[in-house]
Amino acid sequence: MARRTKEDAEKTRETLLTAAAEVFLQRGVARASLEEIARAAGLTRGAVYWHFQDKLDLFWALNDRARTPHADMLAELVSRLGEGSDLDPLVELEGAVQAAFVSIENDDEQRRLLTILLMRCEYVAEMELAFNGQREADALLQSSLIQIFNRAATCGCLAATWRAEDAALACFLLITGLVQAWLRTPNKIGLAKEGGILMHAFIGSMRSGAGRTSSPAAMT
Amino acid sequence: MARRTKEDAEKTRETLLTAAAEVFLQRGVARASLEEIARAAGLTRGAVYWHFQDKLDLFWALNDRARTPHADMLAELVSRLGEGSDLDPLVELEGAVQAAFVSIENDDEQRRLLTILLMRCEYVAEMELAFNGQREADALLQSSLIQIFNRAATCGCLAATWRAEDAALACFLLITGLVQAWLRTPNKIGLAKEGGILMHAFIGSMRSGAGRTSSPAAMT
DNA sequence: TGACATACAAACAGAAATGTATGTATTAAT
DNA sequence: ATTAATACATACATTTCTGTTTGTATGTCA
Repeated sequence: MARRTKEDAEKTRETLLTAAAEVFLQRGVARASLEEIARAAGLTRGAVYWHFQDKLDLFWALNDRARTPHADMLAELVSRLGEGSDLDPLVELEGAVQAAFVSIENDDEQRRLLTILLMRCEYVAEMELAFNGQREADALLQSSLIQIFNRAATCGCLAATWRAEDAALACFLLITGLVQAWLRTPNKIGLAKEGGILMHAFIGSMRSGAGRTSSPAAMT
Repeated sequence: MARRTKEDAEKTRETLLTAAAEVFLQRGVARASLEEIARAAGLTRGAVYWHFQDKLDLFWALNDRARTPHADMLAELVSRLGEGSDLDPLVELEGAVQAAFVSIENDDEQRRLLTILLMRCEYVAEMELAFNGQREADALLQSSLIQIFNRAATCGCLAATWRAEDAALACFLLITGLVQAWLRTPNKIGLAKEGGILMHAFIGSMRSGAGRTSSPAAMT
């Protein structure tokens, strides 16, 4: 068999990408061979080299697809809080994080990609570019959080104990830490459930008039 | 040159291990070749194969050396709180974490090893054993934290907002997250300094009578 | 209806790493 | 002073992956 129509070619490209993700996940990026990827896609290395320059090119294509919804949601939240709104920043933050958790938890492809980037990758040489990309994304997320907490501070919502920067960093670490823990233990931790409860407790404890509890979900 | 005395041989074994750590760090575990490691140690592959079975054996030897001081310190803290002591669990916890931070920050070898385990490794196949080892260590750390926060809860130190398990998980995520952030950005984040401040704010906000600040260090 | 470009498959050559086998200079013991 | 084991270095054979080249059947366009 040989030349297919353009749409067919695009399909095989997609097939190769998903196959690559699966092989990367199971074998790690470094030891994954193009032969394995091609066979996992039901093709040969010829197809791989037609659509991609080499393994790195494949990796970049996958890397570009990995998007954590945190960033977008929080950036949007920042702009929503920007106008002279009477929204409670901390309430909105908790909602946005919860929504992001749900979004991540329901996207199997994202989960695979995040797992690859976190635990199936060695960040050296050319890979460092991907690493820097992650750091930039993290920095963006943090700056969004800082803005939100600054807003909360001026609102008087944020307890005096917390500087906005520290609150943002703590919040960032909890969010990313929860995602990591969820990635590592497939079934042990539910991101939206346990993660949501934890974020609720945390954000609640940062509130200026701390001490009250408005339980967000039924807990045993 | 050939056979050395026993102590000499042990020395070359150490040389090989530190060389391996350096090569793993710079090239990643997967693409590091035994030839590179041997040359970095000023030796040949013969020496490597004499002292170690293969690259994995080398990796295990290094993996065994990677010890996060969190675990020991917190376990010791648990036993210290165990007796009918009038120690404030949260104060002691903060001190232990701070001490662990200082300890990690001053140990260059630990930093290299942790970096390798976190960012220069692909956890597949045989490597999954190392991964499981890390998870077990994490579980131990968490159980220590849970005990500490349970103690704090019975003392009345812990705010009612927090369940002990959630507080422990949040604390765990902050600690490990800070270490990770410190590993990723060599100079940006000081573990003992910025990390200490953050942990202080966090633990302070979990205290039952929240709102007061007893600054632990001079901040600008 | 050719003719050319496309979308692959198959074959080939080269590099690199691995494991093993062998060589060898010491050292320690007898 | 031999001898045998030790602590490596060196040489070899094999595998594996990679990049490229060549082949080829099929769309597509004039």
